[in-house]
Amino acid sequence: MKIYNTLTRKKEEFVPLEPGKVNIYLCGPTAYNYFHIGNARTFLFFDIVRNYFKYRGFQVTYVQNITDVDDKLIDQSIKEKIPVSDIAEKYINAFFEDTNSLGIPKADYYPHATKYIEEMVRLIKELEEKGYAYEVNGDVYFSINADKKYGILSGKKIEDLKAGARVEKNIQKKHPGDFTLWKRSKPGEPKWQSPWGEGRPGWHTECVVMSRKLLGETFDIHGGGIDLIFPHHENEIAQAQASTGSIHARYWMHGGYLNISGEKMSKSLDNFFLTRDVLKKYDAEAIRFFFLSKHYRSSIDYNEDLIKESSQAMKNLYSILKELDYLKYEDEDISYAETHQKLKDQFIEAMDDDFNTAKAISVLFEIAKITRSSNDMNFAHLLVELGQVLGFFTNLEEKLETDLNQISEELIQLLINYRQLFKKEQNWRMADKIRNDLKSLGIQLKDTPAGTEWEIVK
RNA sequence: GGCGACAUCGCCAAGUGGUAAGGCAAGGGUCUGCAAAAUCCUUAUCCCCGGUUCGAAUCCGGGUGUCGCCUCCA
Repeated sequence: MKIYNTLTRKKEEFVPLEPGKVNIYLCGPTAYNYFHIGNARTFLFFDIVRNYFKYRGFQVTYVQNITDVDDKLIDQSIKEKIPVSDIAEKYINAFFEDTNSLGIPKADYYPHATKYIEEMVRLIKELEEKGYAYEVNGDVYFSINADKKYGILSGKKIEDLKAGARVEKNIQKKHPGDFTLWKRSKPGEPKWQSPWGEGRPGWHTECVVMSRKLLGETFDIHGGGIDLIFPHHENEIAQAQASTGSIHARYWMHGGYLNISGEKMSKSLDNFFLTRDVLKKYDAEAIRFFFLSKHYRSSIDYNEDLIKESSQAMKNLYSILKELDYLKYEDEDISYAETHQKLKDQFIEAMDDDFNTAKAISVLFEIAKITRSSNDMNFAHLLVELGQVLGFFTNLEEKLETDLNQISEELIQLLINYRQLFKKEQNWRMADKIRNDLKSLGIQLKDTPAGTEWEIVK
């Protein structure tokens, strides 16, 4: 199994720290707003990573953190005029609603930053003692010049950072690239006690502390969006490795952007779409298909026409299962012959190659084509088995049955409407025939002052 | 100013040295009272120029275009 590692900038054979086990840490949401569809892409992709490892027989521990204290939450609390803790609660709940709507199963752990303040203070203190951090007026900074390996992930040189166009001016810092570990709190802001006075932690420390606690000092995979490479993950590695001297995460995976009209989605351009709004218009599975049809490291242009096309593609897959009455056969004994196994291997080969979901999907369609021409339930089963690895077909019963139920209701209503027309024309023979025929199917019509109602009388 | 990514059929997209997957759309045939569905068939030499090689979409150099990072960001 090969994974592209941002740290080395190449695909590497994945070797877990412990055979048969894989520990994954994904950077989750900052709970200050509903998350946008670009976030959804990342969350959805890492769900597939977790899923695929499980499919390949690994025992997976999957952690996704939640940042519930930070400048943005404070800003939002002022905007909405409710306490920071209420902002966090509101958007954490929204996060779970939206990931659930996207069909993403729960992670094993969702550590909250505010639950780990003590550990963070301890780490910052340690860094200060080791000479990696310094305090100025109640703020504590990490000194990037003290860290010989700084820049290891993003490939940046400390000298180049100086020349950067957007380097913030902060006369307190020894180097403009030094980043905040502890921030003194202003009146009214959330605060905790520390050796440097009342304040709150900086952004990157939480991930060090929480991953260490839940996954160990060194763990297998750390994931996030490409925009987190610098500064977040760079700074995270810096303090983790300065503290322990050992490797923090062994494989760093970063998902590409979701763009709008070729440009990055961002709040300043006001060109972002909230996941919950997109979900109102399009099926979660269509959105999933749309994302997975391109490799995770490439950027994707948000395009609703393409989501509609994806929806059509999914419908075509479902139509095969419907025609074969898949649910009736689900419990049948399934045996894969050589041709089945060969396609399964193709799928695995694609996924083994740095999660090539686009290619994996093409295997799905190949299986679909053969399923249709052969009516072989083993192929149908294979289609479902592999599709489920990508998070498709997870609600088969609902998907295949509700549609039918809904259509049945519509059909009954249609007949009622025709009977109404016949009644108007005083064509009692046809009107009664419809009523009697429906009754023989177990559907009793009842003409009430409010219109015709029906019930199942079987 | 420094660093980096990408450019493949109408649209989306896989392919990283051996002769262009797949999806959506489109056109044609079969089927059909008509239609739908199904099914079969059809559609690219890979941004441009030069080089390496028996052989390049794939490697190298140059050009053009698009985008990203350089401390808010999944």
